[in-house]
Amino acid sequence: MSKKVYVGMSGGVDSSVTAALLKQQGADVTGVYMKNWSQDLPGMVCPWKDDYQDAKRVAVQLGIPFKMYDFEAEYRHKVVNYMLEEYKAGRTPNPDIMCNQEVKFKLFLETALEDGADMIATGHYARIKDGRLYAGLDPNKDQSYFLCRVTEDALRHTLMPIGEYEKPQVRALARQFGLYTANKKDSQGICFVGKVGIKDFLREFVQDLPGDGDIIDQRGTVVGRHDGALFYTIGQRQGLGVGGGLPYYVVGKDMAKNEVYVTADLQDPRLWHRDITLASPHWINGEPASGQRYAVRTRYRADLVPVTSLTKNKDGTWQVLLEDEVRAVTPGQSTVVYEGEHVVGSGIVI
RNA sequence: UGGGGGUUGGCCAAGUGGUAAGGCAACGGGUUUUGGUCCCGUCAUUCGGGGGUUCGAAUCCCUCACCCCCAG
Repeated sequence: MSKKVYVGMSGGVDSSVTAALLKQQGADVTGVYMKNWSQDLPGMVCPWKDDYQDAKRVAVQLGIPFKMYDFEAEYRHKVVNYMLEEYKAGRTPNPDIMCNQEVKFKLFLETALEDGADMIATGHYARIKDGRLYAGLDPNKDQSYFLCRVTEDALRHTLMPIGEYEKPQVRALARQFGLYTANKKDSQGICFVGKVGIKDFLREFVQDLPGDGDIIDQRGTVVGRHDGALFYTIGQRQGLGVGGGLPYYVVGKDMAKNEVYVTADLQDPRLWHRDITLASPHWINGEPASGQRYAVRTRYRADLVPVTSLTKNKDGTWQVLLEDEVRAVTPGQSTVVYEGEHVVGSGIVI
């Protein structure tokens, strides 16, 4: 008897091909659309109905059962609220990592298993072997960064067939299978919420937004005004509205004073870090061992940077010392530890 | 109201007689399942106002306005 696999189908190409490949391999596939968000936002109509329709169409094409799980309440609670609290605290959260941790590889997995599934599958560009997570084969699309907080147990119940392919191959497969979504544009933005400006999103949901404040440069001069410190993130260049000479990059902010600090000097030490403290560590298959050669990624799609040392502090946080300085390490973002292509785990930058 | 310097697009800034560089910002697009970064494109018929010289001026002259510095 073949395995029952529940595939998370978002209505995009990647998850469509995931379902098709598994079906082709002889699995007993069921498609599931997770409804995590349905609210329209300023300047954006929520695309969930279209996405649902697309996923459903593909399921019909493949001749597989299709259902919908409604996780809106949990998504709002676990992902959106977390995100809002982080922004209010002056940090820059990564909602998609939280979504994977709490929704896709926890809630969805548990619900599917209770529903009779043996495994789940998703359209992520990453690979799983023996409960270990590896980068996707296509370095350009690798999404292992976002999966850094899933558990080994979840990995042992998950398939990610797309991770073995490169994006153009996936597109080609979609056409070969004749999938309805073969030429659908890749999605962007906060997963499920859609393409909405972060400012618009925060304005909609954060109460008591601060007012305008000063933008202060490396010499302590007020060079401009901003409309709320929480809207800005470290390393940011666009959106400051301050011209004259060289571009400015955000190097820090003071939430209490509602001030944003910038520099026009690319050598400004506040823009570079080689010593990072990580809170909330999560090691997928156990803590890092000493003597291993690790590398770290401090943002999605950032270059891997070799690690000099990775040690546990007394208070449970971890200390990462890098071989090279990295630009714009940002509190709230995850630093993901790799051993070659293997994802060891991650922590959140303090 | 003695002298000197200055006024070029939102900002910085080239250009001193031949018909407005460049950078920043902004806007548009691309890349991107966070936020950013990054890449590409667009952006002064016009050079503080007025007048004059010249085939032709942002560039020379006159004048008015404002700013800065030194004298006080």
